[in-house]
Amino acid sequence: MSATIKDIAEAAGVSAATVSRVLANKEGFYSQATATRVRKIAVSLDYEKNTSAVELVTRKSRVIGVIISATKTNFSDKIIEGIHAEAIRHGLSVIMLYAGQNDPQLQEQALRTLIERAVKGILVVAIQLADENLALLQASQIPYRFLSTSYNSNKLPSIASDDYQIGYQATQHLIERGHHKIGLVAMDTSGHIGQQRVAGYKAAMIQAALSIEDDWIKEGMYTYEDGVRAMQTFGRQPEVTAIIGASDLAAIGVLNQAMQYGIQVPKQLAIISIDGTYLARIVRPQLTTVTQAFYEMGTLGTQMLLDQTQQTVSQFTPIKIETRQST
Amino acid sequence: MSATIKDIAEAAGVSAATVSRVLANKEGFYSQATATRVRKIAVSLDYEKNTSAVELVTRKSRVIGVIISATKTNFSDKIIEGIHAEAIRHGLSVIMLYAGQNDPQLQEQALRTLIERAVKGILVVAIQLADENLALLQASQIPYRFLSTSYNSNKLPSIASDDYQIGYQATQHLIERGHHKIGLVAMDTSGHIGQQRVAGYKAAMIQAALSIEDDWIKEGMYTYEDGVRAMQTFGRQPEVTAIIGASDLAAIGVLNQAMQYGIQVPKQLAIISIDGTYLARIVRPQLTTVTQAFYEMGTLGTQMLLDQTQQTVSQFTPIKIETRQST
DNA sequence: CTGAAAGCGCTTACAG
DNA sequence: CTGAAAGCGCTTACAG
Repeated sequence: MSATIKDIAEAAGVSAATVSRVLANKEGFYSQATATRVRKIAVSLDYEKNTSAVELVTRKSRVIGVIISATKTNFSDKIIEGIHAEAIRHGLSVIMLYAGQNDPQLQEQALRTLIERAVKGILVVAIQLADENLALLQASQIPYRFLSTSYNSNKLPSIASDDYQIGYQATQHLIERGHHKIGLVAMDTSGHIGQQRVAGYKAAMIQAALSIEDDWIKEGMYTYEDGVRAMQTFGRQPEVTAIIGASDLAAIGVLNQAMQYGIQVPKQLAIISIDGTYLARIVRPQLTTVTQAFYEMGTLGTQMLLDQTQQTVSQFTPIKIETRQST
Repeated sequence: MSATIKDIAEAAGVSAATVSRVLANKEGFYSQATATRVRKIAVSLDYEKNTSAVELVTRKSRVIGVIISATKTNFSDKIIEGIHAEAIRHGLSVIMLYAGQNDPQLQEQALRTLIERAVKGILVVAIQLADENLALLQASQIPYRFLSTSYNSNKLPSIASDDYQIGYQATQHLIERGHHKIGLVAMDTSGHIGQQRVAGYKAAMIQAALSIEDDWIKEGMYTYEDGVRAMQTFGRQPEVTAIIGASDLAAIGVLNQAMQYGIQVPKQLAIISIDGTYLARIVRPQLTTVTQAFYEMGTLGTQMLLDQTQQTVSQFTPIKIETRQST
């Protein structure tokens, strides 16, 4: 249908090889005159390079693959933005596939698609891979990296926040403001992230010689509803005077339910949330947050994926406390 | 590096053609025995099909391309979710490219990447293409469709809401609640969407024999900040008693600034917003919205892209008013 | 049921 | 500076 290199060659009276070289801007292989002629004809023929053919013959692709969770956390947007920005800088395309948070079969399907495509690298965003899929990924020889997911073992290359520090600093912030009874809400403690944050929380409490009640910690999956439910469990007369929300949305759930109960924030209940997306700024009172550097996770992750020498190194992106109206 | 069809053929003692047929599940071309043997060897060799080669020879790809705005509106998430869901149903991959809202060069780059890849179809989400890029897209012969963008001419295939109706119904809702002075905030009237909504707004006002002041309409680009600024212009003693926000975020901007002024919502000022994403439900008071069917835009758009007979038809997805606490 | 052969559109040593 | 030729990994009429 569309024009090929051969059509151009014919029209220009040169070989396909020369056309290929001109179009790929290989230096020193042709005269200025040929180049101009070839380029002009290419344009006039509406020529578009066939990427499949190029990838087949060069055996490498200009694509990086991203696997993200279908039940998207609202922070993944920023990570993806970062990935795209960095990809564009390198002239790469991004192919994105959704996979369920805990659906090994969907994960496998997504992985295979990327492997068949022989992508340049694979970024796994906020998803914990099933063991067999991790093995599949590793067997593929394709460079990969986890973003915003850390594993128990540090052997897997990742870019994420230091979740222990997140838990610790959030708690510390509250303790400094005089709170002794601090709740922790909507964290999934079956995963490494949740465990680390709880560990950080406990460390800060113990260091301040504060005791911890088991039911100050309400588990969840980081959702808005988990926040609401947790606050309902605390009730109208919560024992705690401050709460750490596992995500901005969870914290907003806590906030709304607290307001529903007529509890004043921050006067009667302080709230700090983890993530620091724009949501924290559009609610009232605005939420104090432990802000993560999501955009940087995306850019840095992409860079390190492309850098052969860095392939196995894991790294933390910085976090910071942003004090607003809720503490 | 990795195993090819030839390696399998050799190991199985059959031809590459047979392997190809088995692996593609072509019926009636081989004995059950051969098939099982070939499949087993394929697995043991960690065989992964080379998509480039397949696409090159079959001259069609299993990929659909999506171009979205880099300055993402928060509703595009839902559209993209819909696209992915439908793509997975059809065994297709999705390649996503960001392009600036008004950067013709980035648009062209994104388009060319997709065209070179000979994708099966192109979905343009919430972006207005520059004329020359539209021409490029059309010349490519690749099926395409605009999502959540309607053009002046109805000649371009799109899936979107009826923006005239959005403007009309939002206004109508307010009028029914006794409002006579109604503001319209953060709409970009340089685009078709904004123009249609304003037209719907005016029609409803005129039909109710209400007059319209020019400065009840505050332009903007649908952002949170536009909402805040608009409310600042209305001031502490706004002439209007109700405001239509061009997006959920814009409406939240209005809401927050109004609360800042000590204006009570909805008692002193009613607010209705357009979009109806989850944001409307997590703020207090919850926002009444004209809710758009974004997820359906994604699924329907993808379906129609794949359906040859429907390629030129444009369609509206339904809208509905969801009454909450702000009106 | 199976295979030999041609070909998809491109790149790149190799030889001039 | 330029071209002929081989080859990337697969699919698919065609002939048996």
